[in-house]
Amino acid sequence: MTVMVHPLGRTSMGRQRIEIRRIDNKERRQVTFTKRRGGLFKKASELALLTGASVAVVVFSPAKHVYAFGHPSVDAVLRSYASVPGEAAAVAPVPVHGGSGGEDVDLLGLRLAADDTGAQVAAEHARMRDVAARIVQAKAGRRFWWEADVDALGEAELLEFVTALKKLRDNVGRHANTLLAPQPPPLPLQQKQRRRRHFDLPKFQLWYTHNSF
Amino acid sequence: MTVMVHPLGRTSMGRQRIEIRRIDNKERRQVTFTKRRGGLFKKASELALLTGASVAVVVFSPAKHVYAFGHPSVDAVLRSYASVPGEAAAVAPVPVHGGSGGEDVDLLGLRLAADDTGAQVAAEHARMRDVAARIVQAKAGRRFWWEADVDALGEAELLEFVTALKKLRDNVGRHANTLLAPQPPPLPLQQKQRRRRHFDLPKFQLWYTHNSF
DNA sequence: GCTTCTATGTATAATAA
DNA sequence: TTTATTATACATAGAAG
Repeated sequence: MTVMVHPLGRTSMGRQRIEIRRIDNKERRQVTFTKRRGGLFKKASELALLTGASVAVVVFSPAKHVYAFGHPSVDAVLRSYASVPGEAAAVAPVPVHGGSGGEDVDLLGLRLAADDTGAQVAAEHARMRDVAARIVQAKAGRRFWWEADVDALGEAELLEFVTALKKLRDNVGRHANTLLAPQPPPLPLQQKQRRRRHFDLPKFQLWYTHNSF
Repeated sequence: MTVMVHPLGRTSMGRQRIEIRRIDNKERRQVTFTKRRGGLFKKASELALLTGASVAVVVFSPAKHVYAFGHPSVDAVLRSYASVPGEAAAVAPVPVHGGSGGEDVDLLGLRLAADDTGAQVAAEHARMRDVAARIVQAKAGRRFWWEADVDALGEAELLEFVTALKKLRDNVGRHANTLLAPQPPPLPLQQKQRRRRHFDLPKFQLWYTHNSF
């Protein structure tokens, strides 16, 4: 293992030049990821602010955590992107984990808190779970969910799926705060608010989100 | 207009500190956009290479051109993102311009070259144009196309739309090279290949794309 | 997994092409 | 719209919490 030697009378060798290739050391890789992710989001933010451009950045960490930044919002930019000729676009493949039988419900890949609401919601969940199961079954190995629809779903099921998606979206909108289970690590957003590297979030409706799954 | 004054004997004042807010001057804004977009993509590339993270960056220029970068690919990352709990995901809203009546066909926002193929394709285009018209009509003012489906489309039309989407996607896959009308400006991809700031495209399957629409 | 501290590598503002 | 130059602002490697 290489050890840095300080020039006489110095406490640090300062930034060293590195090759742009995978960092072998796991700890170093993680630290670099954190630092550079922050830098990337800051750059994205500045680009949007300075030039009025729309920007979306999505990053999956080595540990598979998701970090995203967008202006005016991640979804707005990605929706626009999806409509660009030639860009097949990102459509939810909806991976469903094996049922755990715990308190929470996994529907279409969305983790719903069990402490949700009333009987109506519970019923809706059950119905959606059924639809989801069929959808997932139908789209095994396919890239776009509409392939599953056409190939394996009847018209009725298709309609049901679309309805489910809509309800799901509404649900997410209503309960966004409680549903987005921000487990470990602590929300970066909160950290940003009390630190130097903020992205002028409130003023320009920039977004910086984080989720683990 | 402010003018920079060189220190005696100097040819440049070097980089000046600027405030991170919209640049008023149009030319300066454009120049800054170009430079910082390159910088952003480079940072994204380095992050992916150094840490093994998956990264997707989508940028719309002030002139509404699309620039995207992704590792291992933009779509792969966005698909993953779409499946993250809480992320409503990006689904094509499919904006359709006013029909021009020219040689080319606008279907679901995709510009299809008229020199396409045989009668079968032409028929398909006609069918899809019909479907597209109804879809567009149905989704006016809505954010997600499935809202249109549920609210204004019958089951038959819904199925038709899904089928149309599938055919459309296949079409794009087959004729990608001829369909993606790369009008002005010249494809940056080609420029990158003969310039300094490349992103090690071949070796690691990084992608850098550009489209106007 | 994030942060702090140095010292130094890099991105980029201004300008002109 | 993109690039070249120059001098400077900023990002970040390394080491250690």
